[in-house]
Order: sequence, then structure tokens, then C-alpha cells
Amino acid sequence: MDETKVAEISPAEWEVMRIVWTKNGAYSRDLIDMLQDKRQWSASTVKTLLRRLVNKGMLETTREDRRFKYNATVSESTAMNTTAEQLFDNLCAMKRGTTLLDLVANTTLSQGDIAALQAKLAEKAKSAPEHIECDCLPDDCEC
Amino acid sequence: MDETKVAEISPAEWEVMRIVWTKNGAYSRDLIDMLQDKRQWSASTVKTLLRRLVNKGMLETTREDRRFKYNATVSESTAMNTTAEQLFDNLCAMKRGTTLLDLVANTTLSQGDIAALQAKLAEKAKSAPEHIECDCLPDDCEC
DNA sequence: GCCTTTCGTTTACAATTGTCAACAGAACAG
DNA sequence: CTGTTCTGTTGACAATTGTAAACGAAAGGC
Repeated sequence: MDETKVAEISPAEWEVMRIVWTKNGAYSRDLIDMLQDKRQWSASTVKTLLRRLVNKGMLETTREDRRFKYNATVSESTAMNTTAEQLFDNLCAMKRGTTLLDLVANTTLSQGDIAALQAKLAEKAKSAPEHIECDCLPDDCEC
Repeated sequence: MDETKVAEISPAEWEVMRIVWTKNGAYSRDLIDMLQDKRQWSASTVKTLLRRLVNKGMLETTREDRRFKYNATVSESTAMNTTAEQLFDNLCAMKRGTTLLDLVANTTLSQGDIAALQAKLAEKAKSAPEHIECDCLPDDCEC
């Protein structure tokens, strides 16, 4: 849908983006009200986050009367996947599986999520390697 | 093993920690050599990262002769899990499953990883809810 | 015993992030 | 028309992060 580069989104910015995605676009008033409610942020704080997200190209604005409508430029799933993958890049290749296991164990998943994961795993099992190499050290790794 | 608080670890710091974990402790010389090799970082950069990790309580030092041996204060899996869970905290509860699916699809997993994930999923399937609520908006959510 | 190498410590500096206050222009109320 | 209210723009400031130079003490080489 959009192969646009997803900039790094800070936790505070995520909070803003989530509302924009969920409501499929929002006005600063909406965001200020909701985040004041949810996070006790001042109006200024929300405005700053909006400005930064626009600068990062994560949000785009359309003037409507006197105010702006803020819309996301990338889909929520794209952003989530990109961010999750970036985090996994930091982890040892050999141990990503156990981290996934921990996430699966600690995340509330719906029946549908579980079914989808099971299907994907069954598919991957057909060609998965027996063992994965650690990539923490420059060349050789005797871990 | 260690329920110590895991501080936020930046990507550059992760790179250092990975080596310390993999080698089960290391000297600054080892780290400088390897990271110069792997990331082209200057010796100073590595030293700064070590200092910061010690300040954050992620590494502890033991004097050996003239130099220090750096050891991790938390296990690699604890750190990885904590960080992954922190990231998931930023994501909409309703959509974490699809992010996990993306990760599973894009991560190279071993046969053992897959088997463990399948077992865990089968277990969770027994009590998983049909649907999960979005938690992006303050109270009500009509997403 | 000096000079050089090796470590760790201090200092630096720009960019990003979390949090806001202050200000300016437009719209609205009276 | 004039003061109040909205909304967006600027400026701020401390903490964190990426990157690194400079300095000081100790060890080893010759």
C-alpha cells in the first residue's frame, strides 16, 4: 500500500499516531482532548508532537476551514511491522525465536490471530533450518 | 534469574551488550576491536557506550590487572523480552497479533523455535478470546 | 630511567525526545 | 468594532543518543 520510508517514531508520537489511525484522521482538537484525557499531556505537548510528525512525513495536513485535518501517510500495519522489525534487527539472530516465544506467551491473542500464526508456522516448518547462527560477533562466533 | 529493572538500551548500546553476552564478559579491548571491525566505530565511541551502560547498571566491572572485565547484569533473554514487550506496549492491543504474524513471517526460525511456538499457541488457543478490543482511544472505541 | 602504548576518565557537540509557554492571526460573540 | 477564543507557529530547555577528541595514569620496551 505504501512502501514509503517509515521514520523512527518515538513512544509519545506513537500515542498520537494511534489515534489518527484509529479515527482515520483527526483534528488537533480531538487529539488534544483525548490525549489530555489519556495521558494528561498539555495542549502544547500534543501540538509539538503533531508538528514533529508532520516534519517527519508521518502525517499530512489538509486545511478545512480554519483548522487542519491530520492524516497518516503510512498505514498502521506498515508502521507497526517496520518498527517491530527494526527492533528485531538489534537482537541476536539466533535468539529471535525465543523472543517471539515470549511475545506470544505474553500477548493477548484472538482465536483468529492464533489460527493465522499457526498456519504461517506450519508453512515455515517445511523449510526451516535446524539451527541458526549467532551474528553478534564480527566473523566467527563460538557461542 | 534477574528481575532487575532493564533500562532502555539504545541500538548502539545493544551492539555492545550482544558481544558481552555472547562472550560471557569481555574487556574493552575485545569490544573495541570487534566493533571497529563490525561497525567502524572509533575506540572512543565504544568507551563512551561502555561508560553509559555501566551508569545504567547494565554492565558491571571487575578490575583485572590494569583493565576491567565487563559483565552483563541481566541475562540476554531478559533484556530482549523486556525490550520487545516495551515496544508492543506502543502498539494497539487489537493489532498486536498481526504484528506478531509479520515478525514470524519475516524472521528466520529454527525447527526448534517453530515447535516451541506451535506448542505455546496450541496452549493459548484453549482460552483465547474471539475478539480483542482496541485501546488506542481514551474510553470508547468504534474502530 | 625515559618514551610509547594502553586503559580509563573528562569534555564536547549536534540531533532527538519529552514537556511546555508564549505569541500571532482568524473567527466569533456581543 | 473590540475583546475572547481557537488554532497553528516559534522558541525553550533538560535528558538521551551517536560520535569522538583530549587528557592522565600505569605498564612495558629498550
